[in-house]
Amino acid sequence: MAESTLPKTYDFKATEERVYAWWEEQGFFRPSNDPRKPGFDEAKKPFVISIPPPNVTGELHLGHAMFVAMEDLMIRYNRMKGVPTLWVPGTDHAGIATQLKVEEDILRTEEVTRDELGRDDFLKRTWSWKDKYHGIISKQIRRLGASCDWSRERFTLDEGLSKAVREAFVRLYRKGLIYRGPRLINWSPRLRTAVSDLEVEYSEEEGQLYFFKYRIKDSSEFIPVATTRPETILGDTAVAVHPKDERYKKYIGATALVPILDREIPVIGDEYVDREFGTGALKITPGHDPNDYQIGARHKLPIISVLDQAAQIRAEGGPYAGMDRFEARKTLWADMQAAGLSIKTERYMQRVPRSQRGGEIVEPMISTQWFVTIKPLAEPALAAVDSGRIKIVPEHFTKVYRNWMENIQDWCISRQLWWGHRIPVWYAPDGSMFCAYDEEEARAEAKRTLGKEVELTQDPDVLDTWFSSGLWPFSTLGWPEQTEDLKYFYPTSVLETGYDILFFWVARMIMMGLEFTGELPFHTVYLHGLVRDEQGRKMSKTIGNVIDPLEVMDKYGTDALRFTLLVGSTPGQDVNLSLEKVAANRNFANKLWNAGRYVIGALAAAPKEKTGDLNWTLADAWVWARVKQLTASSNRLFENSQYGEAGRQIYEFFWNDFADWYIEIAKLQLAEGGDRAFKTADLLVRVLDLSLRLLHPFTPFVTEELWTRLKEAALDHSANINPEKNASWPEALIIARWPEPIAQEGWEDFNLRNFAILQNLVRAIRNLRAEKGIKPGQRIIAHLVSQECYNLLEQEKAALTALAQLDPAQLTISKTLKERPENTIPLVSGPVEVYFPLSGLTDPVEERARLERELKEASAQIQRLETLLATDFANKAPAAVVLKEQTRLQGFQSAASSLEEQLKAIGD
RNA sequence: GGGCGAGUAGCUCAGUUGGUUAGAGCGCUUCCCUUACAAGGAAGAAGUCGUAGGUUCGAGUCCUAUCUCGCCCACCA
Repeated sequence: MAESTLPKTYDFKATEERVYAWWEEQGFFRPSNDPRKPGFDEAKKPFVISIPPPNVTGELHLGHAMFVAMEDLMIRYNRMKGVPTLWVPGTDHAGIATQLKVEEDILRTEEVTRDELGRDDFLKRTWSWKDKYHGIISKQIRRLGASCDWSRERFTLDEGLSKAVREAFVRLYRKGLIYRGPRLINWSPRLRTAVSDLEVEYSEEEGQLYFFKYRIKDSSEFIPVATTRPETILGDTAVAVHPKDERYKKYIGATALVPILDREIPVIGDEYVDREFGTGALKITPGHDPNDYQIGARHKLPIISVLDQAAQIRAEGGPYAGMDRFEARKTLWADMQAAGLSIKTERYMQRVPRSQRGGEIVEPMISTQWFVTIKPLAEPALAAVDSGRIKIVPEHFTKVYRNWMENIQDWCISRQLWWGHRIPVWYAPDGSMFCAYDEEEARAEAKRTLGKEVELTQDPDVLDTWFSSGLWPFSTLGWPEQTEDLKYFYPTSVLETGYDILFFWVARMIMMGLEFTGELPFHTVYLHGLVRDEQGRKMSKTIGNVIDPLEVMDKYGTDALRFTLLVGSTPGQDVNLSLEKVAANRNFANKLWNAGRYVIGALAAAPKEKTGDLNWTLADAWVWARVKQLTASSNRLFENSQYGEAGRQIYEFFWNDFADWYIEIAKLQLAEGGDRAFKTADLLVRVLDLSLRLLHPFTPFVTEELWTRLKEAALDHSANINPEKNASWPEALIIARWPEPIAQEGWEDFNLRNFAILQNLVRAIRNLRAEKGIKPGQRIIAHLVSQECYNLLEQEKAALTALAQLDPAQLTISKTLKERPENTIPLVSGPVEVYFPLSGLTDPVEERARLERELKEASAQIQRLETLLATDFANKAPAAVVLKEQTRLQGFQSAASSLEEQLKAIGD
């Protein structure tokens, strides 16, 4: 064997950067069929993914690693199949998140607020922040091996996408699907902006339930009422009771007095009130509670806003004006206690609405905002999934999607932020508004409508980030322009992302895609699970269990991280990432490396040409049958989006079959020299090559590196390495390039079965050696007896002696046992009996026990199988399944009878 | 309140048209630095697949009920 110059340990650090640069340099990430290039063929159907654009707020986390691994796998798989493939990269401006970060940053470093800085300056700072973090994140995405076409990279606030956003807004507006008006919305006092329902998260927190008296005017009577937010009492405009409530119905129509303020409000009857809960009477604050808002609307109650944008009490709150909401709560309650209006407080678990971004408690407030009328968009989007035109993987998310779509509410799209797409609406001094693509157009329209030139001011608000995200699959391809890219690459193929943004993003893309392009933006939605820590907890800075993917890659390599994420998960199911698993997969990469190293060395040492044609050995045929089986099942699994299972099977084949068995036998075959060595080297190369191809979508770096080296090694050799530049997927390759040299029907099964017999025999002998404490290097004498497998054993003598460490000089193989040798240890492995003349090691008592144990096991199996075969199983199960069981039964029967004989022979 | 998912070896998890004796990694026991790999090799121990029924020749896999945990949606003051 030639000395290999490659290091014993795979150096992923040295490989990754170089290989990625090489890919980019070669243009591997560009679509093979590109409308921008000569020779474009529009008939070829492409495979397209739009990246879920990472926010420009921060750095890489495992969620990014997950989607890059998944999408890169899909992209590479399709690219290898020869499909023109495009993966569009890009980043998201992430309105609230980014603005918050920048605000914090300037406050910390320059001690100025955004208001002090002013809108223009603030935006300047934000753009430079964006430039910095965009650079970081896109470098990190590359580090993960993402094979996206960087020449087509987009940003949600770039010129083209901003144009798309304006176009979308104007179209919806003109269609009457966008309206503006005062509504009860979720208000984030710290960010001082509206947020959508989806951006509110509820947390279980212990609070107090305050019981107090609602006095009836001109009476000493009162209605007891409970609330969790006493400060909202200041905005009450009614007290509601159930119309059939015997306790309170007499008060309906009466006038109640708001505590402390003594404002007069009506007592009303409404079925919404739950008689069982609290006191059975409800205070109504239409200005600060969604349910009260609806009740208020039913009863035409006035709406009082008691909180301002910073959640401080407004003038309507009388003596409490100017107080913070929580301060007002305390003060008001104390005053009520003093006035004898309080009854009691109880500890109470409630769900507190908090802002997804800022984390502070959001307040329902009346505010003038922009909304999208969503029903007309949601209906076709729901139908698309229901009819199966869009397939969601895993399927059960279809129900989740439907559930949400059926109950969808109008979407509040305006945000009182600076960082984002400004709403394309201008106001005239008289208040009339003009929605247009730009100011010029708005001015013209204003002139037409108002009959004169007027000064216009643009709406100060920006759009919800998700509004632009909803356009992503087509805006990134040039929409609203009918670009070549849009025509060819749209609709995209698969949308891959985490299930946590199914509503935020996926649903909106489907709605907007249908609305604006008339087509579904993709045909498949693949939802991956969330990456959690080892114990299944969400990663969070406060728990301190955040795993940094960069550190993981530094320590174990990108391939190991990717393989762990891909193989450790199943669609839609959260994956608990443990570093131990990553380490195990780093070991796998190293295993690949060393197997590759061995094969390359073997190739170098083997003859360069063959002199004639040789038959395949059992091991050759077996490994080839296995690799074919593996290719077929990988194909099937890839087509069904079961990538994890495919990865597992490839891993097992490579390690347990190829490395542990075939390479070991190949060593013997190579040692024979001549054509046998030529052929073995050839097959080693082929199987390694195919394995690398199957693994490439999972672990692109190590496979690319090995493949390159393998090609180099094969240059002066007539072995069959594919000389094409790009690695293609094995499915077609096996058939086209490497036709099978074995012509007989059923050769795969035949060889798989025979090899299994050989493996079992070797294992049984090794087991016996271990039990008897025979030294690993010590060759032992064995007599093999088998009627059925005589030829097989004879033929595989060499492999057998080497693998089981038998003494070749004293090995005998016979069809029948003429005379049982003295002082032997017998062993039965399926159809083969083995006798070891190891008199020094025989202990008749021990032997008897062992044989009896084996016989007992065999008898149990015979019993089980006989029973099974006596049932309807024999008639109803498929013939192949029945045959299998019958064969097994025969095996156990022959084993049992020879065990019995041996027991007899051993005597007492 | 509605919906969804999970419960398989000590731990973390695979297991998709129902079909051998249910698998992997880590951990554990014994042996081995054998010329691809000690990030390795060989042998081994370890599970009544949450529980109870049902369908079927056959159920971890399908159906029903039930328990436990988790998530999402709706938000009863």
